[in-house]
Amino acid sequence: MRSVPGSLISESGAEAVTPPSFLDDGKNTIASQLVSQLREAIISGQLEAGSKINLDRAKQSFNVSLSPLREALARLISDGLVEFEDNRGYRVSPVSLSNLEEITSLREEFETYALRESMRVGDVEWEGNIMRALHRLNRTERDASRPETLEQWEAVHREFHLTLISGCRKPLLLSFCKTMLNLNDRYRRTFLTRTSGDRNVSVEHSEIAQGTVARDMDYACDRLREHIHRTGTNLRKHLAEKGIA
Amino acid sequence: MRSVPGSLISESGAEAVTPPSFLDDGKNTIASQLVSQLREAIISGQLEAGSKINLDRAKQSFNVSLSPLREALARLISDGLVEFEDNRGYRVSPVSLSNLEEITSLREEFETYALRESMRVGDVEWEGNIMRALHRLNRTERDASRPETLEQWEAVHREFHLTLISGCRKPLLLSFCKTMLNLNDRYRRTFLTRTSGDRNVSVEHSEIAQGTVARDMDYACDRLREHIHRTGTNLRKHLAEKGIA
DNA sequence: TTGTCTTAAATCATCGATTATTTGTCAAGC
DNA sequence: GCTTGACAAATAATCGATGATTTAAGACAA
Repeated sequence: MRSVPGSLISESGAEAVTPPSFLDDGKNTIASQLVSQLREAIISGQLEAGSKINLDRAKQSFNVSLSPLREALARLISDGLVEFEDNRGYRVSPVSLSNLEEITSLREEFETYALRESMRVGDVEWEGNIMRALHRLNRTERDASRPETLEQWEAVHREFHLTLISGCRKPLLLSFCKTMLNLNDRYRRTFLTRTSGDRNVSVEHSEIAQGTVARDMDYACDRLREHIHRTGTNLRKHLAEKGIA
Repeated sequence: MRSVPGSLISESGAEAVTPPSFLDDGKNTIASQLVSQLREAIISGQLEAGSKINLDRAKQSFNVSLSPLREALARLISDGLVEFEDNRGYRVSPVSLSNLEEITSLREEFETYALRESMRVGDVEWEGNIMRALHRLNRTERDASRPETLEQWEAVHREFHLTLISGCRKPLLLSFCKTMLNLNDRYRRTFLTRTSGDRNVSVEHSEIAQGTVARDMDYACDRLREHIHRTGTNLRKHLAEKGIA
């Protein structure tokens, strides 16, 4: 096993509980592991938005050679997390107000559409998954003073939103939503280090979940849209504070 | 310059008019050229849907070494044209009825949304681009007996649909639409070798364009949605004929 | 025949070294 | 002082070879 640089890789990530070695998670190759590591490093903000990715340095940081590194970066383009230019190499996708606004808009459109579809064709197992995800989210504390709880919360929060729309039977749509959620989470994890107390987000989540399993399409979609919109507005303020256009 | 295999690469693609050598098209590296070549090979059906991509053979076909080939394939994952599995390599994304149906649905949603946004914020130049694209499309003949005209038509048709929504100022949305259009075109180029005479597609395009520049949102979006839906229905029939589930 | 184990071949993944391109520096000329 | 061009350093891109894994084939026993 390669050694990983402590400064770049968090061992305590939410999904990073050491997997039972008999379970094959399908991440056998260096390139695939790098995809996960780089993705986490970018979303968490460890790799600064807009910064150039120096291949030699990254190679050394991750103790890998060029081939898997380049391949991993190429795959991350699909996630919208890195950009590439011929002979100029890779860079972390920059953040901007307009980018955040687009992400918010698209989340509103895509996720409400996916939610509606899920309510149309989702089965009982899907409903159960939602209730479980909601429960886990409610039981996960978000304490700004302890970073590891923030990471944990991000993970279950992400899982909740994905579970909501996981019944829609549209794999391409789901992958788009996942991408948008990734990009959105980067903004939250980068700019929303402390919890904002003016919202009862937990209630919002419950309303969305309840409306969804009740198959009340308009109610659930409205609540979801509001929820996404509020998050966007909230983040926008924090971007403005840090002077990001 | 590397030699390219005639059997796999079409020199006469619509956008492939030999570029003036002083103009830098940003496709300087082997990897980037491979992306274009492979994309075209897949969309055109030269690389069979679902088939495994043998790296050794591909390497020889394209006269390249492994590194740029792997990198190009990794980038193509974002386009939904290629799938990957650790230690099992790359394969051309398979086609299926459900995949086609999802693509059609998503095109309806995404493109009408993008069209509405474009009508909301698009400028005069955008309007002009639409009229030009429409004109070029109308002037391009689609003769089933001459394959090169089919390719030419595909190119201007694609250009028309992208121009329609190019005014929306949402780059992420545009890239998703591009991806869906790619996937859709693969179905048409693979399964719709002869023109179906029962539709006057040209009129449909004109209606969409006219409604758009008139900023008649509901009319334009309805026409576009119908257009996409009909295309989907049409393709579905052809898939059924060939016994594809 | 069927199933399973072993081994060989094919194929994928990775590495270290080499080549090509870009970027930075500095001096000559205007 | 400013531009231009040559050179050097840094960085990206590619290659050929090696290592790891999967797949295919054959031998053998139930």
